[in-house]
Amino acid sequence: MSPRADAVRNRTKVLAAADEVFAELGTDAPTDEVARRAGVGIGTVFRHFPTKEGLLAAVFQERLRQVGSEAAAMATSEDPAEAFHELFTKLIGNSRTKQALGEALTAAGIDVDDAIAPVRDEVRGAIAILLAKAQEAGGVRGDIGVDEAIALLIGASQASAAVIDISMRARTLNVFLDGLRP
Amino acid sequence: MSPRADAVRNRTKVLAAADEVFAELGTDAPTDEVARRAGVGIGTVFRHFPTKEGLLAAVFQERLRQVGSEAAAMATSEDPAEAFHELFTKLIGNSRTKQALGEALTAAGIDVDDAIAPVRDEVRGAIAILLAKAQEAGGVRGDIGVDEAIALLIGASQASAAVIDISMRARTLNVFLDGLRP
Amino acid sequence: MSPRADAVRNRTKVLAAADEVFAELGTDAPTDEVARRAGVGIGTVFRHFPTKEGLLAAVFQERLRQVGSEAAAMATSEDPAEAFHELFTKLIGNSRTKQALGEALTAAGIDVDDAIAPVRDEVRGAIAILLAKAQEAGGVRGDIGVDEAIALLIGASQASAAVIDISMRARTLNVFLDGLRP
Amino acid sequence: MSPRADAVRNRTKVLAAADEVFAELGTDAPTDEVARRAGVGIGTVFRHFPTKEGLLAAVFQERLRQVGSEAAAMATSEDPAEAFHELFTKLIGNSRTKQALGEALTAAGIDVDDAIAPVRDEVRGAIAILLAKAQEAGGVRGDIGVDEAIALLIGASQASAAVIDISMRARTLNVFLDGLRP
DNA sequence: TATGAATGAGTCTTCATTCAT
DNA sequence: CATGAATGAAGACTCATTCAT
Repeated sequence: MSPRADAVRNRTKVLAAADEVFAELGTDAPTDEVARRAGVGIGTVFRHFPTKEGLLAAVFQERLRQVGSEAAAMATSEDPAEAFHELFTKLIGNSRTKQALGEALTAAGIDVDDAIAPVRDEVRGAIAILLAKAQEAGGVRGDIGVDEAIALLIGASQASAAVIDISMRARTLNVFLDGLRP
Repeated sequence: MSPRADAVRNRTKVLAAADEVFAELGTDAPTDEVARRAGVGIGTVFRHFPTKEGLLAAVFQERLRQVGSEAAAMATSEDPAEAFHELFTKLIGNSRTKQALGEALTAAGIDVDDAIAPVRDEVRGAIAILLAKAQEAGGVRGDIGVDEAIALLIGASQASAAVIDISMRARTLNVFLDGLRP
Repeated sequence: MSPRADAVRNRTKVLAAADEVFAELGTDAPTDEVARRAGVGIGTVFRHFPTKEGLLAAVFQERLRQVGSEAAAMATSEDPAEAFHELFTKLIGNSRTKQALGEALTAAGIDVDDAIAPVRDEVRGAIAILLAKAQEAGGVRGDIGVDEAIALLIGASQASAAVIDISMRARTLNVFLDGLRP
Repeated sequence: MSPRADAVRNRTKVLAAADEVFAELGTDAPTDEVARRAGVGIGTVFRHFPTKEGLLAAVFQERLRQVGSEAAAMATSEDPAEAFHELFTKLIGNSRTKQALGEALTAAGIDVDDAIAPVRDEVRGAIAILLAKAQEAGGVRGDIGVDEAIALLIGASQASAAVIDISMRARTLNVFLDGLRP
C-alpha cells in the first residue's frame, strides 16, 4: 500500500518535468532530459509511460484537463459572459498555459485525436456549457458553437506566442473579444 | 545553358520539395525525403543549403515572402478594407498556405527572429501599408498596429488547423473579421 | 506450514514457469514473463535464482535430469535394445521435451559445461548403463560410447525441429534407428 | 559506376564480419561488433542491412547458399552415393560451416521460413537432385525425401557441436551414414 | 557540380538486477 | 520472505553532415 505512494509521487514528478521540458525545449526534447529534471532514472520514466508518444499524450491530456476545469469552474460564475471572455484572456496571458491548448491539439507526430480522446469530450463539454450560458446571457454571439470556440481558443493561444508586451496583448485580445460579441 | 542555370533550377526544385515535405511530414522530416522528392542527391541539397536549419529558414522565408507579396498586391486594391479582410480569408482558407505563416514564425528549433530577419521587414512593410490604407478607408479599427495584425494573422492561420468544414470556417472567420471592424 | 514450505513451492512454480517460457519464447525471454507466469513478483524469481544465467542453468539441469531419469527407468526394462530406441523415439516425438536436450547443451550465452556439471555425470551414467545393456542385448552397434550416444541424441532432438508431419517423423527416426543397429 | 564498387566491397565486408561475429558470439551479438570487425561505421552496416533481422537473414541465406552450391557441385560427381555421404561428412567436420545449416534454420527470433524463402528452394532443389541420384545409384535408402534429408543434415550439424575429437566424429558420422544405406 | 555511400553522435527502448517497503 | 518500483547500462536504429568519386 505504501510503495504505491512513492510510485504515484514519481509519476507526478515525471509528468510535471515532462510538461516543463516539452514546453521549454519542444516536443522532441530527449526523454533523458525529462528524467534528469524529474530526478529519476530513465527507466522510471518508461515504466510509467512506456512510449514517448504516451508521455506526450499524457502531458497534453493534463494540459487540456486544466483548460477544461478552468472552463468548468467558470461556468458556475454569476456572469458567464464575462467568464467566457476571461477564458480567452487567460489563454492569451498566462505564459505557462499559453501554448498549451494549441500545442496539445496541433502537436506533430502523435495522432492527436486518438491520444486526446479521453479528455476531449470532457473539455468540449465544459466549454460547451460555458459558451451556452454566455450566449444565453447575451454576452457572446449566437452563431458559433463549441467547435468554433475551440478553434478560436487555439488561435488566441497561438497568437499570444507572437505577442511581446502587455499593451500589445490587450489590443490583440480586444479583437477576439469584440469579434465574439453578439 | 550556363552551368549556373542548372544550379538555380536545382535550388528551386529543392526549395519546392522542402516546402512540400515540411508541410506534409512536419519540420523534422528527414532531409533525404526532400532530396528524393526534388529528384536530386542528398549532396545537392546540402550544397545549396549547408544546414537543415538553413533549409528550414529558406522555406519559411519563402512562405513569408508569399504572404508579403500578397499583401503588397492587395495594397493597390481600390478597396483596401475589403482586401485586408481577404488576407485573413485566404489564410484561414487556403490549406496550402494555411499553417505557413504560423509555422514559419512558431517553428521550434530554429531561432525565428534571426532566420527570418531578411524578409521580416519586407513583410511587415507590406502589411503595414495595407493595414494603414484599410484603417484610413474606415474598414479596420484604428487601435491596432502591424504587430497586432501579424499576431492575429498567426492566430487565424493556426485556428484554421482546427477547422473542419466550410460553414465552420466561415463562422470562425467572421469572428476575426467582426473583431477587426472599427 | 513451515515458512520453508512456501519457499519450496515458489521455487518449483518459478522453475516450471521458466521452463515453459524459455521453451516458448526462447532463452532471451524477459525474466518478468517468468515471474508473471509463475504468479510471483520479480523479486521472488531473483531470490531463488540470483542470476538469469542461474535460472537458465537450473531449467536445463531439470530438463537433463528428466532425460536422465527416463534413461534410468528404461535401463530396468526387460528389452534394453528396444528401450534405447525408444529414447530416440521420444526425443524426436515429444514436442515438449523436444529441443530440451539440444537446447540444454547448445544454449548460447551460458558456459554449458560448468552450468551443467552437477547433472552431467548423472545423465551420462544413466545413458551409459542403458547403452551398455542395449549393446549387450545385441540391439545396438558396439562401436559407439556414451559420448557418441549423447551427440546423436542431440542430433535427433534438433532434427525433430525440422520435422513437420508424423510420417516424416517416422522416416527420419528410422535413419537413426537403423544407423544404431549392429 | 565506381562508387558502387566500394559499396559492394563494403557490403561484402559487413556480411563476412557478421557471419564471423554471429558464429562466434551467437545471434544476439551487438551490431556494433559487426561494424567494428568489418572496419566500418555502424551507419554503414544499417545502410546495407536496415534491420538486424535482415542482416541475420542475409548471413543465413549466404550460409545456406554455400551448402546448396556444395550439394549442386556434388550432384555432378560420377559417384553420387559417395557424394551424398560426403555432404554429411563435411557438415559434421567443417568447423566453419558446422552449425551453419542448423543455426540458419533453427535461429530463434527471426521468422525462418520467410527470411530464408529466396534460397530455400534453391537449396532444396540441389539436395533433391543429389539425393535422387544417390538413391538411383543404390547408395541411399529409397524411403526418404528431401525434407527428411534436410532434417537429418540439421541433426548431423547439431550433433557435431557435441563432438570433441576426431575418432568420435567418425563414429558418430558412421551412424548417420549406415542409417542412410538402403 | 552532382552524387550517394560513409560516418557516428544521439534517441528510444528493454531488461537484468537491486532495494525500500 | 515477497513485492514491484527504480535503476542505468546496453542495444537497435535514425539522420544531419562530410567527402571520395
